[in-house]
Formats: sequence, C-alpha cells, structure tokens
Amino acid sequence: MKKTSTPNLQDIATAAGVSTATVSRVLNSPVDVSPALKERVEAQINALGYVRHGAARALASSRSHTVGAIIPTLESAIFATGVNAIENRLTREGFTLLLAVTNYDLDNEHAQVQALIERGVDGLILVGQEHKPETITLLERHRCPFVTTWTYASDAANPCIGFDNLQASRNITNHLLDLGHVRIAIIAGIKTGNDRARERIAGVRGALLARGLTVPDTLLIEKPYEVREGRDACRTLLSIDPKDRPTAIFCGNDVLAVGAMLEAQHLGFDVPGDVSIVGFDDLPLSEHLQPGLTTVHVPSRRMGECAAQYILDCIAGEETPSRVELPTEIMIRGTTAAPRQS
Amino acid sequence: MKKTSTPNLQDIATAAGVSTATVSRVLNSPVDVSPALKERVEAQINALGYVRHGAARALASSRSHTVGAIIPTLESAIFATGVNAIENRLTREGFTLLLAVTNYDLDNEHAQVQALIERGVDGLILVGQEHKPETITLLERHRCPFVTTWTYASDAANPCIGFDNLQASRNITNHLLDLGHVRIAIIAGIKTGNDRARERIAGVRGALLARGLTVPDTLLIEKPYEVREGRDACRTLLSIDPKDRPTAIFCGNDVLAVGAMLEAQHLGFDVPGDVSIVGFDDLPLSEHLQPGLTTVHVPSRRMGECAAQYILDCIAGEETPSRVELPTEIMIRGTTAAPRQS
DNA sequence: ACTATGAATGTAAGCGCTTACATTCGTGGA
DNA sequence: TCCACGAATGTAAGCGCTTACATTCATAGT
Repeated sequence: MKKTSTPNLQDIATAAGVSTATVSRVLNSPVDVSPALKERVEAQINALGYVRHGAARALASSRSHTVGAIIPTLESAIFATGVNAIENRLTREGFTLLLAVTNYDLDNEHAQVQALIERGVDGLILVGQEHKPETITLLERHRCPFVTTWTYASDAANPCIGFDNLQASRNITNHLLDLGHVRIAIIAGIKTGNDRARERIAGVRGALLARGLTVPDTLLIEKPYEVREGRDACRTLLSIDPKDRPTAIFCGNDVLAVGAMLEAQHLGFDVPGDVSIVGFDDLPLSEHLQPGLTTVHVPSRRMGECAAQYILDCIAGEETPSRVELPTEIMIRGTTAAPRQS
Repeated sequence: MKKTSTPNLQDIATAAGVSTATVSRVLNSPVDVSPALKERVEAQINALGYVRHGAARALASSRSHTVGAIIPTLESAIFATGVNAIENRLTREGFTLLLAVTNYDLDNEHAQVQALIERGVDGLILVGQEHKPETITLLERHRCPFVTTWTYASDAANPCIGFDNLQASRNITNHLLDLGHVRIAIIAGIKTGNDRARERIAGVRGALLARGLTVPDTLLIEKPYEVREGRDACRTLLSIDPKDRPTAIFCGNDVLAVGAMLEAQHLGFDVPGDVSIVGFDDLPLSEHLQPGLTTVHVPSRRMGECAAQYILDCIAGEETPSRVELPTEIMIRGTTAAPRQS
C-alpha cells in the first residue's frame, strides 16, 4: 500500500537506494555527489513529486531562506513599488518575502519585527531611521541582519540604504525660491512615527531660513497621504487673503500634490500661474498630468533592489557597504513657475 | 556563565522550574495551566526575552501560522490595496503573510506556489481562475487550502471570492450604449495569463452583440497596464478618420483610462464631449480627476479581507462558503456623455 | 606492493518544539 | 475511610531535515 501523505527525504532515499544524507546533498550541494547517483536521486524526486519541508530545513540548518520587509503601508504606490522590487530580487535567489505593515505606528512595527523574527527570517528590511530602541535591541539579540531604507544619513546608527530626504526637499525648495517665491506653504504628511515627513519639512524650512524666510504656522498643514486630504488642505490655503496667500505649495508627496493641484484647478486657479506646486516621489502618473508635476524623483525600485541585495549579501557572509546613499533628482515640469509679479 | 545565544523553551522551563510542556502550554493554551504557574512562567518569558522558534513550532505542529498570497504585480495599486487588506486581516489573527509576485506569468506562478508550499504556508490566496493544472494538483496533494480572487464564476472549479468581470464590463458598456454610443473602442490589458482582461473584453463584446454591434479589430488595442500605454493607444484611436473614430473608449483598467483621458485632453479633445472614456477599478484618484472618471468600482479591500478570512476559516476547520460573489458598482462620473450628434 | 590521500557516501545526533500518554494529587461521593 | 475521577503537570517520542564525523574505496606516490 502506498503512503498516502506527501513524501519526505527518507522516502526519496529509500526509493533511490541511498541515504538521506545523499538526497540532502543532491538538493543542497549537488557538486559533491557523483553524477550517477545524482541522476538516480533526481529521478525519484520527480517521480514522487517531492517538495522540501521548509520548517524542518530551517530547524536543522537555522536558515529559513526567507527575508522580511516591514513597511508603513502598501496603499502608497511608492512603497508598493519598492516592495515589488524587493520581492523580485529575493525570488531570483530562491528567497521568499515575508511582508508586514505597520500603518505608521512604531508599536505595530515592534510587534511585526518580533513576529518576523519568530518566523525565522534570515534578514529584515525596515523603513526609516526612527524605531523603538527595543526594536533594534531585539534585532541585534537575534543576530538578524537588517537595513533601514527610504532615508539616508551618513551618521546613521544602523545600516541604511536610502536617500537624503532633507537635502532633496531643500533642493526643490530652492528651485521655488530661485523662481522668486517667498510665501511658500507646506502640505506635509503626518509626522508621527515618520521621520521622512519630518525631514522633508525640515528641508523646506532650511532652504527658506538660508534666505531669511520662514513658514508661518498657518501655512503648514499636516495631512494623511491621500488625494482627498491634499485637496482639502489646498482649498484651505487658497482661501487665504491674496496678500498672505502662498504663491507656492510644497507637498509631502505626490499624492498630496496631485490632490492640491486638482483642487487648485477645480477652484479656477491656474497652475503654475497662480500657484506653483511641487511634490515628492515622482509617481508614474505625475509626469503625465497636465501640467506635469514638478517633483523629487525617488529611486524606489533601485532602493528595493539594493536593500534586498544588501540583506542577501549579509546572509551569504559577504562584505558589503552598509551605508549607501542613492541619488534623488529634481524633476522640473509644468507645475512650477515664477509667481505673478506682486 | 550565562548562555550567550537566544533562550529556548528549555531555558524558560528550567528558569521557572517546570517542564517544557508546561511552558508550551502557557504559550499555546494558557487556559489549562494553573494561574500561579502561568504567572511564574510568563515572568521568565519576559525576563529572558524569549521569542518562539517558528520553524520548530511548525515542524512539531505542522502549522506555520503563515498564509501566502501570489499576485501578478504590486505595481498595480489595486492589487497593492488587496494585499494590504489581506495583511491586516492576517496580522490580526497572528498570522504572517508570505508574498510572491508572478508578473502575469503562469509558469512563475507555479514556481511561486511550490516555493510557498515549501515554506509551509497554511493556506494560499491566488488571483484569477486561470492556472496551470499542475499548480492546482500540487495544492491539492499538499492539502493546502486555497482560494482564487479577483474573479467570480458560479461554476468555478475551485473556491473563489471575487466579482464578475464580464458582467461588470457588460454593465458599464450598456451605460455607454444607452448614451447612444455605437463605435466603441477597447484599450485592453494584455490577455495572456490574465482571465480578468479577457472577461472584460468579452463583457464589452457581449453588450455590443446584444444590440447587434461589434468591435472591429482596429478598435481593440491590447496594452500593458501603464499610463503611458493608455496614452499611446488613445492617440492611435483618436487619429482615426472622424467618421470611423470611436466616440467612446472602454479601458481595461483605470490606469489605462487615466492615460487615455489625459492624452485626449492633451490632443485638444473634450472629454466627454468628443470622446467618452470609462475605466475599471475605481482607483482613489479616479473620482478626483477633472472630469471624474466613470468606472467600475472593484471592492479590492473587501475582497482581500474576505479571502483572508476564508483561508483563516479553513485553517480553523470551520465551515464557510467557498464561493462568494462581491458586488461591483458602476460609478458614473464626468467622463461619459452622449456622443456629439452625428 | 603498500600506504597515504581524498572523494563519495553513510551514520546518527541533534535543531526546538508539540502532544499523546503517564503520573500525581486533591476532591467528593459512597 | 476509601476510591474513582479529573485537573494539573511531567515524560519523552517524534516532526523532517542538515551536517559533523565515520567509513569505504579507488587512486597515486614511493
């Protein structure tokens, strides 16, 4: 009578007339088993439709061939793109992605890190530099290689592969300043648990400060990253008395920027004639808008690939730079122009 | 001398002066250990910072507390939303998501299914009804509960939780027909390995056929789901001689529709005056466009939740309907109107 | 011809947990 | 008072692999 359940290593070994060690070898290091035997074993593997048992493998070898990624949300296209790139890279090396989402909450993040460590991930990819100290401790105690992304700081305490949010927003703000804007508003993302959002604000402020300008409280609006919110914020800003109304709006990301832009147009304002708008991310859509959105291009795909590669290198025990800064690029398109002469 | 590596069940047991069985019980079925002991054990768990070893757990219990999802791509916001919902639901039950991407290739899908089975997922969520037969066989041989999504057919061979693509596109096409359109073009997604794309085309054709109309080959363009492609296709369509030019365009999804709409406007056509455009998905952005995009609302979030719940129920051994149809809704907004009188 | 060498294979000890079964012990009914 | 019973806990056998180490055997150097 045939065994009814799925075959295991022992079944293959018996069927091929070899030991389990040999079967394990043809699976994991085929070079050191003779061609004849290898062929015989492989034949049985196919014949019986053998599929490795990951848990047993992980337990015996303490390697799960699994990498985790923990991101704020998948609802943001930019993160989805990054994760997609990570997945592709991982799959190519025979690794599988464990995905967890935090909803921008550092406590959730901690719980997710713990959950993924429990699952035995061989490495972990995080977003941002801001984490609970115990989260980092946990990672270190378990000797779990990890890397933070979406952020870069030469003095980062941990491995990081990302870009300089502050510098990028400073750059694009300078573009606005160079055009002659003085009253610049900010529609920022929610700052809590989001260092990227904070750095982007800081970048704008820094650029302004360098020219003796500031952002008054009334011109800084903090909103969740949603089109609707961008619209609302923009309406608020454009309803300000013309003499105090901002002539340019910096948005924390492209989603907010698209909302702002659409609302401005909706209200009958000309973009960029009446108000300039800049975003951050450079979503695939942004260049196609009318006018094209001036924004900061973020290398999300590349970042995902690099982060995955870094973790893979760590797992393979290879030396590899643990701090890499990826370039951003200011995409000057149609939503920015000099302010109407005042 | 302290043990240097991470503590295991035995360490906790020793520290608390109990057996490993007891520690295991306080972790997995706390009700049947006395309060006093439970407290003592928990104290040690916290004191030593114990983290369960998932692989060992999975091996011993043949349950990984892990569910897989295999989707075409994360670059499509609509899938990202669905996956996000799945993740949320899973996390709430202490399960972790393994995510894999196929890039719309059924061979890749098969490989991913095998990879996830190797990782020991307790269940699997797939997209669409079209799969390699051996993929289904593999799933069944391993008694891996699975469900297909994004599609619904009352006669589906496997559990499915989704919506009726054909009916939905038939409905929105009827909206176009009711407005008086006769020459309707299609900018479809790539059909290969994508039954949703095919069904949507079939829906349009069906609706037309019911009124004695057809879609000539020149008015059916197949393109990858990208804004750029939607634009290109639209340009092609609008460059047709006015007497043959379509007065309405059905797009396989909102991304293509946004591209088409933007391009039409770019070329100086009025939407919907000169050409009506409809999409499929109802992305968050769509309602905000100017004019708002008429499209089919797809319940991606709800579908993700239901699919996750279904798998969770299967794992828990609960009875639960394995075929559920979620409703779609035609969102009539600004991009559709009667054709200019001819 | 004999041994040292190394390549190919086998042996078997875990990896850290879960869980069926055994044991212990306090309780209440007869 | 005694016993049956059930609740609480312990014992120990695996789960399916990997891998250090042992064994075998052919080859080549002397």
